[in-house]
Amino acid sequence: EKQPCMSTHPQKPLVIKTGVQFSTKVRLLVKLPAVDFNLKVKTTFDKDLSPGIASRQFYIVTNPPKSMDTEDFTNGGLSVDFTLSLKDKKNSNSSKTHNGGSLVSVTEELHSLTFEAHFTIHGLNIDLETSSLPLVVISNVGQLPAAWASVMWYNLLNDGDKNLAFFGNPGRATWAQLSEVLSWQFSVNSNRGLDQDQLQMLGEKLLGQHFSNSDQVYWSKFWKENIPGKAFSFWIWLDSILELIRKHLLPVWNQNYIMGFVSKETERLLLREKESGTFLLRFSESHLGGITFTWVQHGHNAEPDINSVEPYTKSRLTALHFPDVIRDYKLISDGVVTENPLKFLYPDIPKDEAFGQLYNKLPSQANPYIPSTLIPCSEMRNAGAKPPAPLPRCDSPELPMTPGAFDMLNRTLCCDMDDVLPCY
Amino acid sequence: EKQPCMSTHPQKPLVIKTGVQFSTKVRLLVKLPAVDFNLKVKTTFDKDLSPGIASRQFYIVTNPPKSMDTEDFTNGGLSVDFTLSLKDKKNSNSSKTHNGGSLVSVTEELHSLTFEAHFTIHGLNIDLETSSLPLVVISNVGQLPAAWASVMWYNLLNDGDKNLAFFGNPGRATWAQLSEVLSWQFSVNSNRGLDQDQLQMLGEKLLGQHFSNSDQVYWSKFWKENIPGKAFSFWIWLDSILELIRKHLLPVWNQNYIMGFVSKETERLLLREKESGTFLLRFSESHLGGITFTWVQHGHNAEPDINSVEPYTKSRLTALHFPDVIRDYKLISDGVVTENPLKFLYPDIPKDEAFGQLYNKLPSQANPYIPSTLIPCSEMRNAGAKPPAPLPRCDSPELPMTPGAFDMLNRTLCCDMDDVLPCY
DNA sequence: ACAGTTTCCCGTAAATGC
DNA sequence: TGCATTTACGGGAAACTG
Repeated sequence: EKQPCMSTHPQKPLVIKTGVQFSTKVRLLVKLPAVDFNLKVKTTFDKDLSPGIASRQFYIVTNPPKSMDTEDFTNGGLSVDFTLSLKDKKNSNSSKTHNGGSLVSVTEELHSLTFEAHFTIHGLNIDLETSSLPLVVISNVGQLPAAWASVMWYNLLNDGDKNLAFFGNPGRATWAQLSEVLSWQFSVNSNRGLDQDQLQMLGEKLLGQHFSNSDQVYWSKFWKENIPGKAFSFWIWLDSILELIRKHLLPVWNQNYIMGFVSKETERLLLREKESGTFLLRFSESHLGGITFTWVQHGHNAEPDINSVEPYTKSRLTALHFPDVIRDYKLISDGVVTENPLKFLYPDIPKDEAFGQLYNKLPSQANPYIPSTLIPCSEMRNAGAKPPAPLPRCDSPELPMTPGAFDMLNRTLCCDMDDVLPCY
Repeated sequence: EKQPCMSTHPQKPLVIKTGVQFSTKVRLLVKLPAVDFNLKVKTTFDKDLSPGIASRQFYIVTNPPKSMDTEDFTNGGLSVDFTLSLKDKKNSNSSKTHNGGSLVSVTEELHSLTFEAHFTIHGLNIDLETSSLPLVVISNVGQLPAAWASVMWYNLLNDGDKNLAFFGNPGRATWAQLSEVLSWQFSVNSNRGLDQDQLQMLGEKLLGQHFSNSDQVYWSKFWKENIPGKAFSFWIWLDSILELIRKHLLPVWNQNYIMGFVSKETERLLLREKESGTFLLRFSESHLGGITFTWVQHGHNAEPDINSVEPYTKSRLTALHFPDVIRDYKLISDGVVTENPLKFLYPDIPKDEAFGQLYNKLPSQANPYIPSTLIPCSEMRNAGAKPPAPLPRCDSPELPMTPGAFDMLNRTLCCDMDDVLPCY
């Protein structure tokens, strides 16, 4: 049975893709006298949207034409389930050019879904109306990260009144607020949020070396502007990492084996004092959705060699299980293959002890073929001291905002009708 | 501009996937007096289909509601272009159980598209009607190979009258006929058909060791029944190879570097007399869409070592360019990596001479990362004489059936209306 | 229960619109 | 012309349905 969820994408509610079904539930919170009248609930998209706010218009397709008066007493209350999808009204008379010449992109355009019910009881005409939190409508999954950024940002900065024109003036968030949301995003996608060291690195990325919790982050810096020297914005980068974790690194991340967010400077300071072969895993800052490992090798020089491998992205991780990459990685110099330079996961966990359970069994079938593996290899060309804090544990990251607006993301959309219905 | 093509899939015409657009063109072959009357052409799906032949019913969706009387004089004649798609009529009253309890699968169900035109000229009422070759309707690309098998088989064995019930009794094809179609399929998907040695191996696979050109192949053997000991039928196997060539091996195949279809026995006879390091490429008979290389190594024993690598399938070839696999392949024994055992492409072409131009440049960017490659590796466990006919050239394989029914596959659907329209 | 068939929908590529 | 947005549809998987 389908989980009611105000979204076409489970991980990112309140984002709706046209042509993709989503389901939602309206619940009447007061107990009504046990009358089996038919409560008809009508859904309207962008019911009272003031003109000029949205450049696009949509209509609702009730895909399986499930009657709108299906009643469901399962939870004790009276509720209606809807499975809907949206389709865009082509060439609507709308004011495409009105909204400031696309200073606001479609993923910043907020919409809403309204539920209405009318009935008569004891000769009294009752009109109920409620509507969803602001929604973002997209036409392709490629817009999902941007849309989700909007949903997060809106809910971070809005508590009470609905303000569909919010992104005309999207305000700022303090780092204290934003960092909680970021950590929460990791908890939602995995079983592990972000620890203080990881958040520190992210904060420096957004706000510079020295920042405080009360420093403010602009929406443009969070989502719109590219990171200096890069072709993507902060959130697009971070979201690509969330996706990489979700699809390819879940066990490794959940085990806390990925330091992940650590600057190259800190990385060097951490590794240089460690034994040769000590390595750590971090996400690439230059490639979208990439993970790399960096290891230290002490030679004859005073300064140890510290090298990082070209980041692994989803295309390679689709062909190769990441723990196996760590197990099998080899170096070639002058045509000679040396052994795996990765020995200890930082700070000092023997590689196989950490990753042993995560390796894939080698499929050594007894077939007429010689099994073949892809071995990740690098051809070698040639070749600071914050206390090496052991990876802080972060077993149960606090979920910020738990009872607040974001809570509804995992719950059913539940519309309080109390304030509309006179209680009796 | 869209290429008119009676299919939703360019390589496989006459197969239509529901919900996917296809285009078609009807052309009036006689010259009409230069009158600009509106020739309205109506399309009907399965117009006069006798009941019980098809278990499913479809209707036509004229997706961009392009008027049906668009006239086009570009080719000198009068023609109409259609862009249509099909949708299935849900729960039609049809006789789902009538057709022999699914002895006939949906990909064996033949349909047709009918074009009608009515007009009056010189007080004469003229009715024109023509229809397409039999069509197969599918709902998912996964059904495409099966559907295409039906289209090929139908057109191989039917010339004149339309027989939509054909697969109630699908007849047999001689090997002479079938082998031409198979070779032609390779020509269509690449620039190279099959040579006699390759066809010989395929014939043995279908008909056993000793067969002649006049031996007959049953439809069930060609498509329905699994190859003994395998989980797929002959055509499904061959089609998976066509797809592998099209997506991952096109230049290699076109250069005639893939022997491809050769039995393991013949392979051994060919290689055992060759220098150590001689290898050949052939398609896997046990895995769908797999290619392997087999090489010979002469040791101290009288009998040389002949080994094949575990086949490469699309999942690996997506991550790794196949010529690079040949360039980089390594063996490991006892932890020591030996050099590439592949030296000469059979019969005696030095590997780099054959594949040199096909290698990918290694992306040695000057970035802070150490570039990493995936190296295909095998861990070694331990370790006949048909004249080694050099690979016969097959530069311009004959396209069988060129002017026949199959020709229309690449052309526009062109309906002769001559026999309906009285000439004057 | 299960196999054949269809639906669903992500993700890439191409088309379209502005 | 280039960028933003939408459409198209292959492909894997889930859902459906007899």
